[in-house]
Amino acid sequence: MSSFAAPTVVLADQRVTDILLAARQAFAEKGFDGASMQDLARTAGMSVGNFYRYFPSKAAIVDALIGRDLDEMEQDFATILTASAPMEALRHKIRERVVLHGCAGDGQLWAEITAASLRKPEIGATTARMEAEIVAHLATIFARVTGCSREVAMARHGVRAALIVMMVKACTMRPPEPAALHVHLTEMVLRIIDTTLDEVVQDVTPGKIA
Amino acid sequence: MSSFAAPTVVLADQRVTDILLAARQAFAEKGFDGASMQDLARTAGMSVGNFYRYFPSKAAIVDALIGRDLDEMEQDFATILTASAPMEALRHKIRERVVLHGCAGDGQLWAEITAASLRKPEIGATTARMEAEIVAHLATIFARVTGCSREVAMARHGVRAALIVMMVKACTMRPPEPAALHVHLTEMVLRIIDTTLDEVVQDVTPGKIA
DNA sequence: AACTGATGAATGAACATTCATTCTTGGTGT
DNA sequence: ACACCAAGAATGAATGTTCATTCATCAGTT
Repeated sequence: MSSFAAPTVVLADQRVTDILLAARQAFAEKGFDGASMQDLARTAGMSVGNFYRYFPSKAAIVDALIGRDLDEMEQDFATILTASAPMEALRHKIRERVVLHGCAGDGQLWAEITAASLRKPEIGATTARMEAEIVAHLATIFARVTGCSREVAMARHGVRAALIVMMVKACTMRPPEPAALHVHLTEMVLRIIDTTLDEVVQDVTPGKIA
Repeated sequence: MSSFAAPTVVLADQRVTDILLAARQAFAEKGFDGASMQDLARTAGMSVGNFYRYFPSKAAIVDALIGRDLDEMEQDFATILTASAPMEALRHKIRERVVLHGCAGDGQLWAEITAASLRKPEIGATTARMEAEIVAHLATIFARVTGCSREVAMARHGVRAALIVMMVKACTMRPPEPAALHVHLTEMVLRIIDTTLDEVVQDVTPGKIA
């Protein structure tokens, strides 16, 4: 049926991607409630009317935005899992995320999403599912490394996974700050995460941590 | 001049406190941009017109709200610093904050403030000052405990203070989650904080942990 | 009467959403 | 080559709503 994509569809998808990129920027600048549909349309470089052809409401944009982020993460984890040394790949990816700080208005957007999650149950459910999936992916990696089942890894190290997610998120949402403080704080966080991952690795034989 | 307060002023102050409490709730429910002045007035149980007699704009409410939080923290730190065992008092206060989770819509509010800080430079400046003050207070406690000057304590343990602030904030902003996960995650965070404070007590220089 | 605290309707701006209209494009008949 | 046309893409003015802010007015107290 749809095993191949018509050029139109491909183009439309690229368009949607562009629009989402613009929306990301607009949301980061003005917030979810602060950015009007006219703002979004203008940022995307099109008329209001045309904008509605792509997204029927603001909520739809937010959903799509989170969906894209989720897809990206899925892909990251897929790459990590197929690496020869998954744990090292994971450490590298985390370091990258924490150090690069999202670079663009990524922190802003996550702060918005976090706030919205606590406010709107629908968005909260979406982000909760997202976080659960990330934790599950981490558990899969942990299972691979420790050589036990995913369930056992989850039971034994799930909380560690949640902790890591929490800390990475906290780092991403940090405001711009003096470089010296930022570097040292980042170092400290990474050290804690590394230690936590070490605990996972050493847990290959249950109950005998060194 | 204003060395004593007229009854009117006292009453008005109580009124302001009540209004701020209501505003806190309204903001937590609908967000800074989502809550309208009419919402705020209705939540505070008064007419819109009268509401403007107390706060001339939304920004003024936000300022006052943050100001109150800051005052509360100042008081907390003052209590801690005058305790016989400041470090233990600090540990207790932190544990209280992390475990009780803010209870009311405190997490929501902080998520809103965090998002707003990254968006509006004015709010960002206020929260940055607030965080700097907290770190300074922690450094004062650290100085007391390690017996060195505040400057030295700041230089040696300032980053640790920032880390603790970051983690407490991250905990406060967590969404409602399964009790088991929450308990274990909280435990883990508290253990990290305790370890960090232990390092301070031992006066270890960061990055060179024996 | 004078002052203070409180009201809620009125105002103008901004917002989300709709829709009648115009522009573009690519195909078809001649 | 050209004229014609149908359909998707894009426009922006119009609609009804909500918002922040103001103000003429009212009730209670002194």
